Amino acid sequence: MHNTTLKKISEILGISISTVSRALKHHPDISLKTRQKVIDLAEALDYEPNASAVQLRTRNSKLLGLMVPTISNYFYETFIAAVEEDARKQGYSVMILQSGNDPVIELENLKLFRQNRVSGVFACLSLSTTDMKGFERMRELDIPVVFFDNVPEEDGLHKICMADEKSAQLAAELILQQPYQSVLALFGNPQLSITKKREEALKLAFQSHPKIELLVEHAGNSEEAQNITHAMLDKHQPDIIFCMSDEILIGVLKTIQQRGLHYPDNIALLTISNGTIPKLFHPQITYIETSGEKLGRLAFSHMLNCINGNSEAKELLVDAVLVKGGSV
Amino acid sequence: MHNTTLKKISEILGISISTVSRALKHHPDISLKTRQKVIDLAEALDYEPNASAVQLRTRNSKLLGLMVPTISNYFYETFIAAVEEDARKQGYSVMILQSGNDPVIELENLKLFRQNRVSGVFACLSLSTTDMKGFERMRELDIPVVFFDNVPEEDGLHKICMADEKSAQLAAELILQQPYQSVLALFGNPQLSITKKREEALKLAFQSHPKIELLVEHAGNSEEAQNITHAMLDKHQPDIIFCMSDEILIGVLKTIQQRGLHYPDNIALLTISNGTIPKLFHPQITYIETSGEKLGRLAFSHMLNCINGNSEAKELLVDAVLVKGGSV
DNA sequence: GTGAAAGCGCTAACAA
DNA sequence: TTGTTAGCGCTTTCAC
Repeated sequence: MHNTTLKKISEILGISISTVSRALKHHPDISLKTRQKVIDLAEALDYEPNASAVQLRTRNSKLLGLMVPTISNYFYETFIAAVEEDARKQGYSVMILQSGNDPVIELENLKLFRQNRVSGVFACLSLSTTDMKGFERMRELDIPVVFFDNVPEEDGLHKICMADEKSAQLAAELILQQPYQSVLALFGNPQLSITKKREEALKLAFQSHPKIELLVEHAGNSEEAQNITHAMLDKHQPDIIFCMSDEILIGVLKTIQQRGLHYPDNIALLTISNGTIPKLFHPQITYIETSGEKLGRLAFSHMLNCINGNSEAKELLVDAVLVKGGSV
Repeated sequence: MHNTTLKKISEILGISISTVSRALKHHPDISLKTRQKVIDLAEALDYEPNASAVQLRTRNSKLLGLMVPTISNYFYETFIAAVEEDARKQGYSVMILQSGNDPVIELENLKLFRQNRVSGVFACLSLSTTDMKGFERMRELDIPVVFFDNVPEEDGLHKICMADEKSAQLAAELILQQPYQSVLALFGNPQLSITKKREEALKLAFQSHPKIELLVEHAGNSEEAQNITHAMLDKHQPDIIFCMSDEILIGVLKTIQQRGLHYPDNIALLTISNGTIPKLFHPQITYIETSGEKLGRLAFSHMLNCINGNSEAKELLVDAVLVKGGSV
């Protein structure tokens, strides 16, 4: 049991609780002598302030909420790692919750954040979120919410995204520079905001090149991507496959390997990715970077601004960068 | 601001705070009428109990600490995901902190756990931890600590590990079944408890087969593994490479691909892994499974026992399973 | 079946 | 420079 409290220290030293409290915070009012006595004794008794008591009294929790569909994901894990690291440096802790893409759990998690009186929330919407009540309640309570990755469509919210349109444009440019005649573009779940943005931008870029065949498909996970790729390769001869994400890429790679195909000779490959998977292969797969880490750092610094009231709601973008490999 | 409190509800209803408190917990003393009135009003006013106040009063935090070197890791992310999921189902939240393999941060993190009065801690030691004071303090405070992955050597602690010895034995068995004459075994940082256990067990298994050449090397990360593999392949002709972990495997795979080698024809491959990386390749790489998820679930259920005082300190093992691929 | 009161550990306004 | 006091929101014992 934690049994060293301000009261105990004050009793031993024969001074008041408030003096002890002040001394421990290096309040200038307190004489050096007293201060030192208090600090020494606190040290000796392993005093450790009760965070709940402090938070109850000050209404300032130094706790941030972070919700993702799942922690176990190439992208989210780097996002979380970055946020946690920056938060720690600023004296914040992070309460990380998974929604499992279940709107009911999402709602419960938001409630948990509220009950813990978090100072702010980072949230990636679950796939099937339609009811935004949980988030609206956050707004009522003046708890800033910074959305990332899969974000709501409404304006007037804090959103941190990668430059989805630009990344798709970059991909299109790279493809159009080459003499490819047929392009297979594989996207993720069409409900996701990132899917919509990337898909629209890619299609737009190809509109002025009607001679090039653009085959667009959607896959909810790696396995689906794998199957769809097989099916498409049975019917078509795309020169290049564009993957919207690592998850898609994984499925595509399996199919390619299963069929004994080699990139870039038999077919070219281009993806949007965190970088982990593309670098596992040789030649390295060319990708447009989505850095969970950069996104996380930006999200955290924006959160800090929100908490300090210095930020109107806006969408911030992490720039898209092409990382050349040997697959195009 | 959260402004609905028990007090407010009690004032509106003209009853006492304690009655409100009881009604909200479905205390049998309270009449159905009163109870319903209270519950309805609480609902209408979006009452959400202040977790800090509850914890301050009850000294029961429903909060668990979890510390890893980094969240962004194939193994830890699955461990964390499993713990978080099970914890949520039992009404616990998890405070996840990264040590970055820095003993100083590790100590600070433990302090943070204490200040937040967590009910228990899951900890994977940082690489260079020598000072166990932070953990001893946990013991003094009766806060159970469940170690996992990289665990201390001392007895009398709660440890959740995979069956490291057995996994190395399984690997050795599989290798010895084949006509391999030379084996390159790559291990991680020799300070890690898992490295020591796996290495010793593997060496032991080969002692009775002195004719087989066993080359043992250590690499601190993927890049080192990549370089070492190059160097070893320059000098030797191993028939098979055994990798202690995904991190090592990644480096080895790069070298193999760079050299245009193919498994299992030119060289065989065997690894201990979570499964993610081995399944990315075709043929799939044969591996002995370390399931972060299984470890996490076991760790959590053991933690629950510890919290309820039903558990003496012991080391629990997750069994090693061979997952056959096409690389041996 | 309900209320009064004490107190968890801390901070901060006000007094001295 | 230090102490007194009130109170954050909640639970729980004891009394009625």
